Amino acid sequence: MPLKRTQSAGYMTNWAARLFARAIDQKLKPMGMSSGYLPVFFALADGTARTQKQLALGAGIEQPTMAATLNRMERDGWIEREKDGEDRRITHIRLSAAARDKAQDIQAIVNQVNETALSGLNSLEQRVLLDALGKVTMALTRTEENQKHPVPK
Amino acid sequence: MPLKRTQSAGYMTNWAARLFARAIDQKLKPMGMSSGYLPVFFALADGTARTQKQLALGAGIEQPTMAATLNRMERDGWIEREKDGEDRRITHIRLSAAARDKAQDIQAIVNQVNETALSGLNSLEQRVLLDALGKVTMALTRTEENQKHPVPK
DNA sequence: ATATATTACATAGCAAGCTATGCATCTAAA
DNA sequence: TTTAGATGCATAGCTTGCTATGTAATATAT
Repeated sequence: MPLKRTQSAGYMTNWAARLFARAIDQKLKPMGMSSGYLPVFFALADGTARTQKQLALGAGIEQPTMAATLNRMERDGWIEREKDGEDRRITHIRLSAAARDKAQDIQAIVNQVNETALSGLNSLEQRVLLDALGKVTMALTRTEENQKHPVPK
Repeated sequence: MPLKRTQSAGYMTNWAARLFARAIDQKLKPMGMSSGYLPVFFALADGTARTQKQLALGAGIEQPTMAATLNRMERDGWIEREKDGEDRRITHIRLSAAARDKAQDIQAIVNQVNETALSGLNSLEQRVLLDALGKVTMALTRTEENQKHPVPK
């Protein structure tokens, strides 16, 4: 018998993710930021440079998606790219000075949306939610790896 | 101080949602289905027709997104559209016979991915996760409504 | 009865995700 | 040392989401 959609973890996760993105994008838009930039922004926020590959891996997205995101971030003045002197395949990516200046504001907006989203949950429920999402991503990541390398080396 | 990304509900929800979509799309693709079609498919699975507006509302997506999804579903033979005789603005949408025939298979695939995703959680954690996601969507939907109608009528 | 609203859907244009594939460049093997 | 493989990034083309806006049809108000 069919699952009611609010009882499907996949559907509810997708729905919540879209609402998160809508809420965050709405608040970040006035400053030229957007939800897709956030993983890159936070990965670079400590001032160090990363390669495109490292950023994609850290954000859990595919390399071509990261390439497109970095193009938009460069266009919007959030990042700078610099070719490696040794290995000319590699490009180092770092936040622009202007971007570093806005770190506080961005963090505040993100925190505020997260707090709003979690406002109906007590602290136990919040912990279980984060823990459960961690376990879900682990389970799905594992099956994904099995698809890609059917016979692990 | 900055949140570690695995401690951010927004980031984890987005990540889990992408993994869900990847897993489901991979299994549905061989039969010409995809994750974006599922809310429409299940809404129409009982055989009754719905309007585009009803489908968008039920799926929690915007009307132009639903219009595009329905175009692809029609192209792929999953749905049929029929103009209303009384009100010529309205189009009724129903599943094709071929689509109804595949309902069992699709439901099985969706169930399997959900089970895999939740395999690391005990039944209490599963209940709390679904309940928490429901509360998160409620909280974010409420703030969204406030944005759109600042002064409720 | 006609002007005004509202409603249902369509279209345009963009973001952010994906897979598949191509192209240099570097590394390792013959 | 040349060839073959691996690596890092780019490009093409698609899906699924969004906002903003347009258009035709119906409903409402004067």
